[in-house]
Amino acid sequence: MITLAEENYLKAILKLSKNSEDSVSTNAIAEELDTKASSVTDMIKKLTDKQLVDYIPYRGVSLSKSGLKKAVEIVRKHRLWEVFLVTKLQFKWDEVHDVAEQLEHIKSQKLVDALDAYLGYPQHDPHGEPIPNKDGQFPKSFSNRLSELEKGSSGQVVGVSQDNQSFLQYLNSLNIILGTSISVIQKIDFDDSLEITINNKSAHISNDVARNLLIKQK
Amino acid sequence: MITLAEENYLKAILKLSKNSEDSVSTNAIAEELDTKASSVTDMIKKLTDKQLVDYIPYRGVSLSKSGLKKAVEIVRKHRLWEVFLVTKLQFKWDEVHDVAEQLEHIKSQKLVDALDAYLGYPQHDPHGEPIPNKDGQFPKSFSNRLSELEKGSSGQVVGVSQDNQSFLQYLNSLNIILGTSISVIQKIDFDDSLEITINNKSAHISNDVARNLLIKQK
DNA sequence: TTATAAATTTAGGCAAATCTAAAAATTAAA
DNA sequence: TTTAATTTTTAGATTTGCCTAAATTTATAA
Repeated sequence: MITLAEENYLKAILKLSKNSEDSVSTNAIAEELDTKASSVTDMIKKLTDKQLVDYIPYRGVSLSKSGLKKAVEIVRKHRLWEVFLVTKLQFKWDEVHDVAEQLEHIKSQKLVDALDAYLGYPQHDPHGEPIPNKDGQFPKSFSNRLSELEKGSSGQVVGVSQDNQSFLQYLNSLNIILGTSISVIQKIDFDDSLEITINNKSAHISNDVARNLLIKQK
Repeated sequence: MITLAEENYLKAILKLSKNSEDSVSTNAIAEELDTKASSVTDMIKKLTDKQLVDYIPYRGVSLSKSGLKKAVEIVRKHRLWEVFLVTKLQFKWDEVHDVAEQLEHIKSQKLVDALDAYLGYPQHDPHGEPIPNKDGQFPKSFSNRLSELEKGSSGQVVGVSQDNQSFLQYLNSLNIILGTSISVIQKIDFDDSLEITINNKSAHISNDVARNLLIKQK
């Protein structure tokens, strides 16, 4: 049986190792989970015993095949529950994180599958993040970062690549929600900020923000 | 913060103290939670420190006002999730228990309220058990035990007062589900068993079974 | 290349929740 | 009412997941 703490470590390692293969440092995990490096070392040993990670002391950890599978399952559950909360229970997309963080640990294959079907097999969560399917496969991405769009091009917001409260609340204050139409009017070389229109109203946003907005071009 | 283990103890004490006020023995709790009496004593001390129970050594334990509130909240969540699983995700009523047992510990007032609304403020769970409302009030009961019905009377199944797997599966094998019409044909004095009709087909059931079937009379 | 800084691990402890075995209190029975 | 049986509590351990402080290893820089 895999414990709640173990699940959170697996999830953190997955998040930190974008390229799936490469290894993650003890310190990075400690920071991600807001804990101490020594605690991370302890836990990594347990995960190593359970063959959920590969670990070389002083060199970092990476997910094993079974560890990756576990971690992806947790991400799948997290994102499906987020869809449920937003589409069925009318949560705002910046209110779902803490609850989904709890719901992702519910153990029942039947529940996950039934929920997936009930929601209509969604491919993306309310933040635009891809939802892996039953076999752990991620759907192909179809979006670009707003920061990478050319001057003059436009599209619709389909997601964000960062989901902290303050960012999402800032977006709300800009009236940016999923589906909002955005056009790039001007790109400012000096600081890489952007003049854009949001549903035809003009605005000015920093590169920091633009980099985290996922746009599907028309 | 109240822990998962503490929540399970509160729930067990509530279940064992039907008359809400009267105190429950250490041994009874140990049996209910499948643990040892010494562990129960330990935990009861913690709950006493948190003022969730009233406790006199060697004399038993009862829920305090705040403990009762907490316990009822957990029951409310458990039963609402059961309704969700059956009405939205098509679970059978004998498949919901283990999952609801996990879901009842999710902490979010907003989630419970939204779920309640989404389900249409149900008054009873799929086993016919009453669901306390937001204020902890239980709806009035409207059912009788089948074992208490007169010869010749009839009604519909609205619940069970026991929800273990084998009992529910036995009911399924008798084609008894929620809403099934049952009439009492004959009461056998010798062993208190009953001759009944189930949707107009005759059958013979023991008093053990009849006592745990809740019927709403026509 | 060697000294210093940074990252990581080890050692020793702590709190929560459990256990077994022994002691104490209560209840039941002769 | 005194003894025996039962229930409950206490004492002492164990496991999990975390901590601090010290030791060790690796990386960096003069």
